[in-house]
Amino acid sequence: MSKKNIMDQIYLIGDLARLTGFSIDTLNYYLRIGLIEAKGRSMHNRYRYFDDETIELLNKIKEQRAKHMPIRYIKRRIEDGIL
Amino acid sequence: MSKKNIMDQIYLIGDLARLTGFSIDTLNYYLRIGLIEAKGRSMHNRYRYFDDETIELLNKIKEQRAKHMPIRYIKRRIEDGIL
DNA sequence: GAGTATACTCACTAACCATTGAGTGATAGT
DNA sequence: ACTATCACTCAATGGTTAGTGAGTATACTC
Repeated sequence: MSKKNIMDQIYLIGDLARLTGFSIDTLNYYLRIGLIEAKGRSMHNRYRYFDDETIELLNKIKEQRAKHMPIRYIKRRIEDGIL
Repeated sequence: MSKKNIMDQIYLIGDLARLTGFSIDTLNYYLRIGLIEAKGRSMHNRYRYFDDETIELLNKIKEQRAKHMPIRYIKRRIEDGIL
């Protein structure tokens, strides 16, 4: 079928927090409101998986938030594929 | 760089246990002796990631063990790329 | 038959994750 | 001023993972 590329990174929520500077609480909040979403989940314990795309998105979100852009607008842009 | 294929599955140790029938204790033992190894790890908490290749390998190990093949031979075959 | 090796299995600690609900300070609207 | 909304932040519960050391039943060796 498909082959996983050895370079692909996988992250759990704690990794996202470390790599983006957002707190785990904030990330859980973003997940709750649907600003970001997991790329996958463990069937066993429902732990969420993220990848580098999520990191990139969060960095963009960080920029927008630094400019005081409201989350609903950011979310809209993400949904429209603009961001 | 690289693109993660959407079909690729990621597993934590509990998923391996569920999918292969090995207990988590046994899997930890196999990890301890180097019979299997993680494909990656969370930098944040050192959680191990596995993939479908690990599942396949474990199924082969299961077959061999059912035939009472000693682990050291199985390990040898894996290292030699025979299994 | 005593000792060793094999292949787990158990127990424990510490850190982590999911989920939920409630709290909070700042800002905006009326 | 009062209320509501926004964007978090805190707290609590319950289950998961890593790492390690010790225990155990069975098989093998001498």
